[in-house]
Amino acid sequence: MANANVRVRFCPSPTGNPHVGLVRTALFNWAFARHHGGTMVFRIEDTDAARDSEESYRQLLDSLRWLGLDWDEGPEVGGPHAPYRQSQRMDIYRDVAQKLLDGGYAYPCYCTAEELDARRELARREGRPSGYDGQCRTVTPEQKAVYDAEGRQPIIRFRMPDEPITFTDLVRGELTFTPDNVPDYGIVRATGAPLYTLVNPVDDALMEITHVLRGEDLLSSTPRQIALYKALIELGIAKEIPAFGHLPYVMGEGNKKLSKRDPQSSLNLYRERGFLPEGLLNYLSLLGWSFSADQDVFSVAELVEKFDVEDVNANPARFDVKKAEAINADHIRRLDEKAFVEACEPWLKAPYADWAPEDFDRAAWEAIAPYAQTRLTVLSDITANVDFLFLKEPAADEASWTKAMKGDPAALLTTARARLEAADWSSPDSLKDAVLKAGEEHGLKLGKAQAPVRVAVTGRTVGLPLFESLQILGRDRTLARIDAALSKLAG
RNA sequence: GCCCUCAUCGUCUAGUGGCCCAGGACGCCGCCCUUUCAAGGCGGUAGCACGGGUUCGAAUCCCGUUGGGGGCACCA
Repeated sequence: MANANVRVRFCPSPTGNPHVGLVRTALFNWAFARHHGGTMVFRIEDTDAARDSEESYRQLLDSLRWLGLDWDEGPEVGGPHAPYRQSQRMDIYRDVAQKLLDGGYAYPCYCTAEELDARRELARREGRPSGYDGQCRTVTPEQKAVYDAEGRQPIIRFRMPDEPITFTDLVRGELTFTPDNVPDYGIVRATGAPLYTLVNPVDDALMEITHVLRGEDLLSSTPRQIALYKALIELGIAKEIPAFGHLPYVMGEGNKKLSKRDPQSSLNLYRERGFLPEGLLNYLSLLGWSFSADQDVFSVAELVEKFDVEDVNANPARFDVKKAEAINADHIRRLDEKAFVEACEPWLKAPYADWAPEDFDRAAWEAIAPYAQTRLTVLSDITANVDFLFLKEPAADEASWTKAMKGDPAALLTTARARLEAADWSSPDSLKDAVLKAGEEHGLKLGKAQAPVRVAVTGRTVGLPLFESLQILGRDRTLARIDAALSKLAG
């Protein structure tokens, strides 16, 4: 059932490099919005000046754009609730905090970090919940005078209602939290700077978010947000409480939540290796969701058509690089010829080994590309497949050389060279025939006979179909490389 | 310690009481095709964590156990 009123948001804080878990969250929000014809809001939660960076902010935008996860409201596109960077919305939070204070929904808390720690420790030892104990809920004027005289700067703490909070999570069903376990919590620092706990629900309310889809780490803070939301509604700031859906974790090696420190979590890594956005997105969507019972390769358009949060399952999923690669390889094969040619070009034009970008030969590349397409897992694999066309000398792979140059390779190569020289270079069949006949003369089947030729010309024992490769390389260069191999064998 | 949450092949999953002595995919193994390597085709390997219920019947519902993950901040 489409619901065009859907408004979701993706609201990362700009710290560190974007990682795949973050992308999965963005993807599910985006797919949900697009599926319903709703609105995708992109908001930057940069309220922690100590950790946020402009570099990280830039990367976030760049990454989403590369992936094709576009937003309807947010940085650089604007929207009715601008600005979309929280660092530019401080006045709003200050104002809301004051209203919360005035309405009795929040109170100044004078407890120091040391006092809090001591009481938390005591509660824990006595087997009680270790959250804030509510001491500053009532502070007499006399006490306040004492605190002020001591120079204490209070934080602002939200007062949780003394009743259980129940909500229906979109992926987990009905959940209830008892008041004992949801303590009053800080919303503004002693410095006056607002905390995530305030800023996130306030912006969701102001931006009229209808569905909050986020990581499961935020599950236990949901009752606090709902309580705050209720206060915001009473103050006329919020309209209604959004629906919540908590997405399962993306785990790394050893069953640990994938962290930004984990090298295999880095989005940039996959991008640099040559994952296609569609391939990565396809794989990521499979973490906690499935397209159908018997198909797991699909386009982004198909994903959008089919995706809904209610089908997301609740158990954490391991990120499996092998499967991600397999899905990506499928997407590479699905590219039409032109798209494949273009997708690979960045890797071919970049400096690689000892070949400079100007060696790139577009005609040769277009001719060879079709033979390479079924052989790539990631786009960066392309260089090793076609570098023989663009390097002055074929790659020197010693292992390949020793493996292929068995028996009497010089004799075989000499015969093959003569036959190739006389062959008709307008068709690969004629070249194949030349090597086949050369092999026969030396009692070798084609499989054995082609190996020395392949290594002489491409440098490697494994590669694209040989005779097509030779044809594209050209007669003169092919013969020159065989000559070079012959003199290496002689020397 | 307290609270929350999760539990199907090694991994990702399908499965919402009989269609399941559990289906697909990745991986792995074998075969076919074949100029190498891929791709493709065919076949194989491997799983409902455990214990109690409920029911004519349970992977599916309930309880417990065990195990995994998370939260309990003046981080987000």
